[in-house]
Amino acid sequence: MADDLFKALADSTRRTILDELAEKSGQTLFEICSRLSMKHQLGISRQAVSQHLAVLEAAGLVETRREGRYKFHDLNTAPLRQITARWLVRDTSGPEENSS
Amino acid sequence: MADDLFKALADSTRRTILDELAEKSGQTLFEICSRLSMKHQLGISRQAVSQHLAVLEAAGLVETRREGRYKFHDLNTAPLRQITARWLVRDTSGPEENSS
DNA sequence: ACCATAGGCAAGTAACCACTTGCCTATCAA
DNA sequence: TTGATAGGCAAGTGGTTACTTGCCTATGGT
Repeated sequence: MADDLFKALADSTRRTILDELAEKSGQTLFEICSRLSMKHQLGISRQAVSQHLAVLEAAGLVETRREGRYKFHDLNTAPLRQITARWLVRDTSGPEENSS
Repeated sequence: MADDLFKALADSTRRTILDELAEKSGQTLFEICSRLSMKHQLGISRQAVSQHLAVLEAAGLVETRREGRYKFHDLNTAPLRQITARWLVRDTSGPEENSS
């Protein structure tokens, strides 16, 4: 469902998680937690991050694999392509006029 | 701010409005209202659509021009490009921490 | 002037969402 | 086994958001 995708992207913390997974794939929950607090000064609990990851996984943006007691998270950018495919049907080869 | 863009896209009614503006640009508020109820069976008030359009305009996805008592709405897809540009990068330069 | 049309502003409400708190299960090392 | 680590489940709460309701302004036709 497209609704899950857009709702998943609507939160800034989730977008930062995607940034981190884009920079280093296969991170665990605790690794993501520490990166969010270290690099981004986000005071956020482990459960909050876990819930964010569940939302991202439901949207298809994050895929997980279990190994022992570790759960690794990988970024999947495939769902992002349908965003531009919806309204950017007229594929522009150059920049458009920007009447701002 | 990028937050406005993602939050604007998070609502399905607003995405449908973008679909309608992509199909026919320069629609008025009432024209959008009637299309939403006719084509999409959305029982929604005029004020609700007006508020949605304000959100879309704040996100830069819709631009408006006034002529007399009419206000025409046009789709601007330019902000959409930065969405995929954020995570669909090929190189491994890594994203900077942007607290959007 | 009249009145219908096109749109705007503001307060109130109900639902949703992000986050916390507390407790639970599973895996691995000593 | 015990204890520490990695993660999950569920109820509760505060803030946000979509929508309504009511009233207002402005433009255009007659």
